[in-house]
Amino acid sequence: MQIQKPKDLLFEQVARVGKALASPKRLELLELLSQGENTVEALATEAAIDIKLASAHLKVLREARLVETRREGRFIAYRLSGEDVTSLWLNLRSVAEQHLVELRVALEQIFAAPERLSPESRTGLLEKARRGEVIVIDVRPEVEFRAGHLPCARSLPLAELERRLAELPADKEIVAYCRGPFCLLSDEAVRLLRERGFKAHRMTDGVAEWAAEGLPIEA
Amino acid sequence: MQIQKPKDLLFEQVARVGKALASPKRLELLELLSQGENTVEALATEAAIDIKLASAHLKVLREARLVETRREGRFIAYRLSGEDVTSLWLNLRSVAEQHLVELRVALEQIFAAPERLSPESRTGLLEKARRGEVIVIDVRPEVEFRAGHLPCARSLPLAELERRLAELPADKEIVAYCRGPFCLLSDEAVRLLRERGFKAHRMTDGVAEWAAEGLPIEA
DNA sequence: ATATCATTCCAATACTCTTTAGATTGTCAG
DNA sequence: CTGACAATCTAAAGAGTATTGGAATGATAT
Repeated sequence: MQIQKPKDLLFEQVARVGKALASPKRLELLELLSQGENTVEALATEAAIDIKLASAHLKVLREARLVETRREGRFIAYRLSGEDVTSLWLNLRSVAEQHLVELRVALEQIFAAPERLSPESRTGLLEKARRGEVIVIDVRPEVEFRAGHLPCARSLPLAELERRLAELPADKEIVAYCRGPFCLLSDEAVRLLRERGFKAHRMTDGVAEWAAEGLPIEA
Repeated sequence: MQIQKPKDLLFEQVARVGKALASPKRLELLELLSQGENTVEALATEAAIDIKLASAHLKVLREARLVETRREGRFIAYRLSGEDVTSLWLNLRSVAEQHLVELRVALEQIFAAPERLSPESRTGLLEKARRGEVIVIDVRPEVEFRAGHLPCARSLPLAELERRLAELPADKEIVAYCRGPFCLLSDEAVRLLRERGFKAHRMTDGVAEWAAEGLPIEA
């Protein structure tokens, strides 16, 4: 290999993106952003970190061109800079799940039954929901619901769930979903619902996973 | 978000994989490994780094479970630990190419014409090669050719090209390929062939890119 | 203008990763 | 068993990253 410098340059550039994926906090921000555009403050609150720190991490993501910004009045909204970034995140996560035994163990500890859907049961669920046989609830904050949600799903954020229980039928099966397998909102929701005597289940898929299977999303 | 610790744990685990992708040297090793199994010494030589350093980087990759090892006599052979790792690498690289202007500029500086093939021209090339209208040569080291190569391609490593020029027809079109868009072997080969009066072109796709399009590979 | 609020910039600390050198392990050949 | 060789381990210096607090920017409302 005669020419040396340009080759190193190429890998260095790709490593810029790799470096952006090297911090747990940034990955959490990426997952939140895969739910839709959001402001720094909201992201920092959701990820439970300081705003300054969130800003610093977002800067790294922006310098790797994984996210873009837009000024919205006094706020600055961050969003993923393309579909391919979402699929990179899903791809990275799935490799980690496949290959890191520790991660699989951790996931199983958290979710007794890893109710991940097969392609058939996904469309099956869609059918049942359409016929009203099951109720699909989206327990994420309403902003994220509005940015895109599963067909036939109704928004019922975890924070409001307790005082809006009356909206749910006690006899039908309820399926709760949130941001995806790494998000614990739907897990909390199912626990609460079962305590109150509802027939509730978790679906680990989120909007991004759903869309990645080529299934429709409503906005 | 009530439960805090388990969630952090999940992202931390994924970040282990992200961290493995954060160094240019490791990415270069990943690209080399996507051409097939190889020993530490060979990898170190190809990447032009010290064996100790290569070993250290490979250790990081192994701890992230991106690569696996196998003892082969006195040697230890490393390989990617799955198809999904190859596709993660391609995915990461493609996001970098799409979003980093610097990378696109660097690529264009290196290759006057970025002769990347459309799906049609890929199968078209295959047809032409089958009919003998073009000669497809694989200029990687022969080990990598043996691990898997394009149909109708013949092995003609760059190192041997100069003294085996007689094997090539002067009148037909010659298409050279190597490890992929980041590899400069085929670029060198085309330069050499043109100097000697051959009608040579580079194809930037490598075996991994070819396979990712669902096209056949011979082993 | 002035005050306010969201966000970013700057600087300093603690921490982690990269790289090199030297010692060590494990395998094969004689 | 001994020597040769591939690869790894350990330790230490240098380089880079994460996190925090205080100052600065830029848009908006009074």
